[in-house]
Amino acid sequence: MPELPEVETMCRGIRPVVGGRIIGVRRPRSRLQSITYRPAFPRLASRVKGLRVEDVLRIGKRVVLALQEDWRLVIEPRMTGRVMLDPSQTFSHVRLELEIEGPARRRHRVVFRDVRGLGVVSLLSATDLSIALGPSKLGPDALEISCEEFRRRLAPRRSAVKTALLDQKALAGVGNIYASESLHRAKIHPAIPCCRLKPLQWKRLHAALIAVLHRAIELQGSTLSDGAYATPDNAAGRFQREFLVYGRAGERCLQCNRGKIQRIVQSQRSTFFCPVCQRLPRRNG
DNA sequence: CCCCAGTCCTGCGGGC
DNA sequence: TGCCCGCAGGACTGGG
Repeated sequence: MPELPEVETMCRGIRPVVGGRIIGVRRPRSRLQSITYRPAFPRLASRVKGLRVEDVLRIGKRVVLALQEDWRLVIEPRMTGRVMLDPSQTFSHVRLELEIEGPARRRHRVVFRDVRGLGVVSLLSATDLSIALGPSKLGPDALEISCEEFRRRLAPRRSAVKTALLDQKALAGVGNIYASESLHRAKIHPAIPCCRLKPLQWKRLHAALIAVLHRAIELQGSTLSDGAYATPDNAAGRFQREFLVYGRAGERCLQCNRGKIQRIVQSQRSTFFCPVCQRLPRRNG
């Protein structure tokens, strides 16, 4: 669920630790089965201890701490993970805590919380990271990709355009919410095969996707009813207020005021769209 | 290579 | 009131 805008917001939230040094690594006691750590937690913890945090980066939907000596600590929130700084309250399901000492002895605590435990924390060398998340594994960032590249990567495919948008190898950062929302804004039916879309539609989709992502970052992401995601201030994100289709099945379309929002399942995931705004063209029409 | 179904995991809400 | 089941969908794996 954390997609590009939510992960970007998390990264910005923990940026104050840049320049600090990791002085403690903990995995709070939990009766729950833990998440995946690579390497296993004790080794990961002893390796990062003492290292300085040189940068905080977002790679697709992952938070990356660039550490001294070319180490990269990669946190994948997947469905319900959240990376946050100095939580004022205590949270359940905390999977990792980094104690970081900054300049002037200022201390910070970076916490990775993950209710469902689908998240992964891995420690890699910069070289291994560039292989693990290299061009053959991960496409260009959705905020950076040009319209030409976007079309070149997606247009030859036979799969439904909604499904293709979720393929991180084609394009990094888009998940279920922003795929539905951007298709609606571009007035493209989610089930149309990529190879049937016209150049003008690719242009509209590219523009809609980038506009939606920028707006969602501006509003610090989307908080759903599960409340798993929150902003660095522990408030709800605000982009869900601007959802036009996601989670609105059965409601009247806010765009055309005529269509009734439909929910369909594509590749085992919910897709929402307006059948009036997003028409399915007739075959051989 | 492309595409899809199955898998992991927990909390929540609907049905009975 | 309480139990059970299905659903939510990130990324990965394996098979056609």
